[in-house]
Amino acid sequence: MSERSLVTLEDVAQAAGVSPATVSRVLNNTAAVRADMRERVLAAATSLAYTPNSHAQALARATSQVVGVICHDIGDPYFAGIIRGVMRMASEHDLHVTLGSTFGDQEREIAYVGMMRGQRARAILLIGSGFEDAAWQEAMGRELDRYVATGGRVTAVSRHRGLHVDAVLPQNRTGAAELARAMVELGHREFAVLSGPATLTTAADRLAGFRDGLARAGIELRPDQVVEGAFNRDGGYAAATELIRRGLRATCLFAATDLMAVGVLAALRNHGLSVPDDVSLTGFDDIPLVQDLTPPLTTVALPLEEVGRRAMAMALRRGTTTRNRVERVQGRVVLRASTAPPPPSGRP
Amino acid sequence: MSERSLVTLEDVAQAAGVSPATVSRVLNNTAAVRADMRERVLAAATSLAYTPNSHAQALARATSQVVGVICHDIGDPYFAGIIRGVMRMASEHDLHVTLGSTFGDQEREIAYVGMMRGQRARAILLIGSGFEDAAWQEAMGRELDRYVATGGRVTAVSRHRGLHVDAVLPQNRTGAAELARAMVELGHREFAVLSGPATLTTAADRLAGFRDGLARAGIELRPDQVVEGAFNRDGGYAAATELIRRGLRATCLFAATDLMAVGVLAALRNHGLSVPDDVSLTGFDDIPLVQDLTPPLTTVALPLEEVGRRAMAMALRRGTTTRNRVERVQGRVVLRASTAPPPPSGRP
DNA sequence: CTGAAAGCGCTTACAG
DNA sequence: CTGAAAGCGCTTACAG
Repeated sequence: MSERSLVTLEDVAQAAGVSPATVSRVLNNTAAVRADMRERVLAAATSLAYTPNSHAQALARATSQVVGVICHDIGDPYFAGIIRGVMRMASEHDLHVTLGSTFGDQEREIAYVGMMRGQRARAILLIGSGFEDAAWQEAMGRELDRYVATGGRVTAVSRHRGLHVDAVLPQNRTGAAELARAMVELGHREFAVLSGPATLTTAADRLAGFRDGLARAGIELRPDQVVEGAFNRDGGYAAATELIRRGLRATCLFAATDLMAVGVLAALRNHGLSVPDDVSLTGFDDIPLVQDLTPPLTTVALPLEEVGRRAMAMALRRGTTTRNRVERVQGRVVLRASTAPPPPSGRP
Repeated sequence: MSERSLVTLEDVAQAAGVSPATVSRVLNNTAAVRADMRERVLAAATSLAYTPNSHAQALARATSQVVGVICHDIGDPYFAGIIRGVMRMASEHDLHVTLGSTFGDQEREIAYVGMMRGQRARAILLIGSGFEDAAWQEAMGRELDRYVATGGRVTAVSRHRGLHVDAVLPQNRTGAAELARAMVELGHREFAVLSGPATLTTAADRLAGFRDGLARAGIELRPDQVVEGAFNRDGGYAAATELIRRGLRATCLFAATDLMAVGVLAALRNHGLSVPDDVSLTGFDDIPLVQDLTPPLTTVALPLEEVGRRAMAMALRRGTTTRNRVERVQGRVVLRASTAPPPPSGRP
């Protein structure tokens, strides 16, 4: 069988004895067609197993079914969870999702937008926080503006400073503040934070929120009790190790993401520290499985799938004004066994 | 700014004062072009921020950059891990990955293939086991044959009975057999299996392999000590609960996937059983985080990212013969603290 | 080395 | 209701 044996609209038309225009109308239900022709077209299309060439359709219609989804790392349960929601929504709307995973490379993120512009994606979803980097914001902003100028829609999940796009915003700051308050209510007074890269807005927001919450109780976070690490398990492990090296002067630790918290837990254990007996530990996100850790992790639960669904829904719904739309998604503090009142000694 | 203000090849040609053909040649490096024209074209393309319409290219070239990737559930760390590898490879080769997540719906899997055929995807990756279902195999086989007949390449990860496609095959059967042997060596004689849906080849293979391994030691698996559950955490929980209800006559449990094992662990704990003191527990896959459970999980480690990379590589490399190619990927038994010699009593 | 022209597979005014 | 024709934005023989 030859490689170019694709069945075309033309083939269906010939088989059915009608014009290509008629086939198109029947298949797209775009105009009334006499019943018998309709039948013949449908029969021919079925028997030839005809599938329209979506590229030809995109070209002729000047609009495609493609939606671009860009995330930092598809292997991270946080992104996988959100994209799960995106996929649910996409399949309900018969959209073609093109996936981009940047692996933290800012350049690649911009390149993906260009690629999706080339695909004439009807919408682009930016999943995951932006970078606090002026040059990147400049370049990314230009690239997105070009895309938007040609009718594209962009929805971001998490805050992207410097980019004027619609957004679904997990309330990182208030979530972290509430978590801090809950920990203060448990009796803690000395805290340390295992934070993410300062260049990520999500990391910055969570740290700021945690500070807010403590401040309201008159508690300050000492600079040497904040350690940065990569937004993953090993980043948490490394940051916790560094914190211990500096001298752990806290009864409660806040890891900026659950994934980091898992690494922190391992590091604490390897240093002979028990959670929560020696020190309490909290995370953020509530990814699957952290409820199955020992002890189960106290965290701020974000409805990840819901976030994905809403981002996709927002991108599909054209705005009525030119103002950027924003939907806030609250996190919910979930207290589990990884946190407890501080030990009587006050310090491990 | 009007919506149809996309910059076209034609615009670049006019700006540069050359023909569209020349622009195409310069941009694609597809023929020598006089240096000065070349410069002008490049300058014009840059200043207009021109990005070729990939649909028009796909149409004119009769081949696209699209690769379709279909998995059962993008939210499952097993698939997310494999797809992570796929994305790495894809970005190195400038491919556009279209993602499909079936959520276990067989129909939808077939529909995705059709959609990707419509996109003229140059390859389709089927990630995740096939179904032991004659009707599905029939329909899926037809759909894939149509795709292959038009020059498409299909690579499956895991066994797909009834489909003649290239495949990367995690050695589920031998991996499970080796795991069984390792457990026998630890001293276990009484086993139970929390298996996945019998309709999934992966579940069937792992169960069969575990039986193989036991058989070699002259040990049989009693039918009532095999319980099926969904391939996820809650499936493991439910299956373990059922097993306990039936009477746990085993000192070692094998959950068909790590995700199930997490649920099993929770169920055991809720029934006051300790791992590994009362009963040993093993999984399969070695997804991230199971090494951080308490106790860390003994499992059969599969190099997930590597599997994804190889599947993509195989799809890109045209076969020299018409015979289907197969690459086997060995799992490696990783002993962790969730397994130990059986308790002296022999039974919990 | 360069351009005019045909063609990729659709859709959609435009006539009838 | 139906068809012939133009057009979507590229690429690529074909001439020159």
